[in-house]
Amino acid sequence: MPKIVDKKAKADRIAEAAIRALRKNGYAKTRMADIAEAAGIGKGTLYEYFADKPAIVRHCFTAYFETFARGMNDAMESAPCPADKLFALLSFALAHALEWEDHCAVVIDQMSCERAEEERAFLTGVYDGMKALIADILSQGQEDGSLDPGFSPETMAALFVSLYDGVILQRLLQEKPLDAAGLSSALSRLLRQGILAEKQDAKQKKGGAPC
Amino acid sequence: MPKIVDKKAKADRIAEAAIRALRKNGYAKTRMADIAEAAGIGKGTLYEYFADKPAIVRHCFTAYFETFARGMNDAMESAPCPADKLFALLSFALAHALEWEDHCAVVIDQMSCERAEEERAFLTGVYDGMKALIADILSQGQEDGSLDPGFSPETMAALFVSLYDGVILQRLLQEKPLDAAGLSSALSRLLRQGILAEKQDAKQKKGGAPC
Amino acid sequence: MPKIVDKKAKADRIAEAAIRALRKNGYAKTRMADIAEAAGIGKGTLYEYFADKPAIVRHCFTAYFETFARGMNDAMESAPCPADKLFALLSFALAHALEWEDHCAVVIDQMSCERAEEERAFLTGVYDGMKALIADILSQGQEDGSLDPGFSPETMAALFVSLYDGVILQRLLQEKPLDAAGLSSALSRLLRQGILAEKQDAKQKKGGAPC
Amino acid sequence: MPKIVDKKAKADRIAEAAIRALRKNGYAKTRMADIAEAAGIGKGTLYEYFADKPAIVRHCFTAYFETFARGMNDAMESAPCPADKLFALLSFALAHALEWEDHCAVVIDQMSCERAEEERAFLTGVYDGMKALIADILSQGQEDGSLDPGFSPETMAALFVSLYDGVILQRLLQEKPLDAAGLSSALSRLLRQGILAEKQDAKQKKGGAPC
DNA sequence: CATGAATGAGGATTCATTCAT
DNA sequence: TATGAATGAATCCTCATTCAT
Repeated sequence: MPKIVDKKAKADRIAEAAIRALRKNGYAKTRMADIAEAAGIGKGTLYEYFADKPAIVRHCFTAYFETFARGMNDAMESAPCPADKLFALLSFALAHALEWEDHCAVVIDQMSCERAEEERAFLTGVYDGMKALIADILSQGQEDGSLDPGFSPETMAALFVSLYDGVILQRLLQEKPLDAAGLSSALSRLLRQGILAEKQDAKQKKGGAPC
Repeated sequence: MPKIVDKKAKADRIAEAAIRALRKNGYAKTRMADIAEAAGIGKGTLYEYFADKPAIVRHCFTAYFETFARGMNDAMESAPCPADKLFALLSFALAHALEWEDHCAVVIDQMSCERAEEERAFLTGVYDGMKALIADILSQGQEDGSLDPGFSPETMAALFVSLYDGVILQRLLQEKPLDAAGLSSALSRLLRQGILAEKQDAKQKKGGAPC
Repeated sequence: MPKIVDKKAKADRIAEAAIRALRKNGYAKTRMADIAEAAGIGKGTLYEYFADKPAIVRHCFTAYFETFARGMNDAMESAPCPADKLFALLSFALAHALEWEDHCAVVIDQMSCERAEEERAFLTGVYDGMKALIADILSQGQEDGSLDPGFSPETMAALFVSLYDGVILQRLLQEKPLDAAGLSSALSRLLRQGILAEKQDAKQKKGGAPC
Repeated sequence: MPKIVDKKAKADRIAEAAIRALRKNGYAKTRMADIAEAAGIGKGTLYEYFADKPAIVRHCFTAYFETFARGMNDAMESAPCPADKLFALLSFALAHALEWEDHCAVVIDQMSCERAEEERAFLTGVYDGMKALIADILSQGQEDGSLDPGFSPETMAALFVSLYDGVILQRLLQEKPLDAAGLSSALSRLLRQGILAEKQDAKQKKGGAPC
């Protein structure tokens, strides 16, 4: 008999509006009232859906991270050989970060303003997972001979993850958008000519495709 | 005159203490009172040396940026050929970021909490300068044949700057320190085997040094 | 007509649940939502039966006071002589307060939280009535010689009423229940040996009953 | 060099004003802003001296309890025999409660509004101490023959403590002040003729003074 | 009748900044 | 010059109450 509302859907809609407001004015400078107004609801209603400001960002981050995890999985399965897997992963990560740049910006913003150790720990876990995943792929590539055996997989993985983070931070600090495709192809070039064991003359012979 | 020197020195000492406090608890969670206490002075005295909270960070950032600019200059002059210039620049930037990680962390923190457009603009300018400088070097390298002509200097420069930022951000998010030397050499390898026009056979002959 | 009976019955059931919730967490800390939940109904439905929070307590208090008034009447009629009337009244009042301790606790609670002058006035009236009633009985006892003429009936009545209140407050402040029977007999002893004119030798002969 | 303020004295002054405001409008209805205004200071200044509303009441209660404890001690030492000790204690307690009625009212008020278990526990402890003290005196009186051996010291003690509480509560509920001296002497009469073992004829022989 | 989603008035609390000493 | 006591603007969050369904 009472008004029936799809709470999940409405929470999503509110979070969407919140992200816009938070991104525009910054996490600290955006008041709960601003978010409510941006979502077109009353201040009190906001608290029907989210316990507090961090909860809103957490909600957004979940959506962000779900697509990220799914995309990473897809990228992993898309290619049979380590090198292509790596390209696929990095390309996807870069594109995803730029596609979800508002979410990224807000999450980093929040991380600075609140000192939520739980969130930080979760994020650190995600990063560690990424590093481990990439290091693993690099190791495999070194073992099957497709990647140069002369570098430390862990350090190189850290380098890639840092690069991913850096792209996000650059986007956050500067107002002008980054060219995802350009960055991705530049990175690709760096990788293909850098970490592959097979060199130009080899490639010319085999045809260039690593698989 | 000696008074002024004293003032400057005391401001430096206060800023030093401030950085420690700000880094430990975050920009937003650190009160002016905390900073004053960390510096061993009264709350009111703080305002004798700094107009407000942002001013403290600005003071710190100035010191940080001065050493950065000087180091970049030195790096530029240290090597005659573009490729070595690039290596020197990136190595220095990376090492500098990790050495001044507290300052970096605090500046990023503040950027999120305040929405100081002036600061942001200055920082953006610094980044643009860095990008332009690197792109210029890359172009020179492409022209003199020492670098692979197949990439866009601007995009590749953006990639390097992002990487620099990412290292800082990683350091900020995670509590464990990064291995500057390791990262630097990994990057170096990536560069040497990736963006240099000279290939495996050349290296084997010459021994790897581009100049 | 049956509807109205139903409404009354449901209001009683809700009020019963409300008392439990209010007693458990305190008037101020218990939200209307809590009461609705405790009663197993919707928040809106609560307002179909009670205008607001105080109304719920008022409803409970009415039930409480009705049994109190009825019991006091019964006690008054149960004994022919003033002294026995007094014993009967005080015993009943004490037992009633402890039996309805939840209601007492909630009413006092509410009195502190709301500043409802109307309620306070009503309660003051009840107390004044009690005092007058008791003072009257005491006077009668003094006149017919069964009570010691040496005390002021009004002051002694005030003492008894205070005692009644005190038992309630003690019960409210402490979590452990009070021994109603024990208190009552202690009080009885105090009265019989204290305010009765008849002394030890008389008691030894007659056996202690004043009538 | 800075303004020097006797923090303790100022806290006392603020608490004094707070008690007045809290007593007048009730704990729940009195806003921190009201208290600040009553004390003639800014809202923020209030927080320089007290962490929150309960802390203010706690401060007041401490002052109240200190004089209470001291007075109880004095009363204990004032009389050599148990019966007189008891009279002295009860008289003092009654008079003290009425003298500090504002503090009492506010403390009870707060107890209802906040559910501070710590405070409640402390108060319960005080009451238990009072009961034990009185029960002990009663026992001594029973042993040395000056008090009627026919009652339970513990229950009678509980009765007295309840009476004490009741006087406070009556004062709280009603606006008109109670007659402390009258109540005290009524109680005294109740006690002297009630719980003393020696009766009228005995008293006439010995001279009436229990010691 | 019953419901619970929506609301905003209201109050506690924080903290950068001022300024009298 | 150094200080810390004083301040109030600013913001979070709660919850009684309304009302559309």
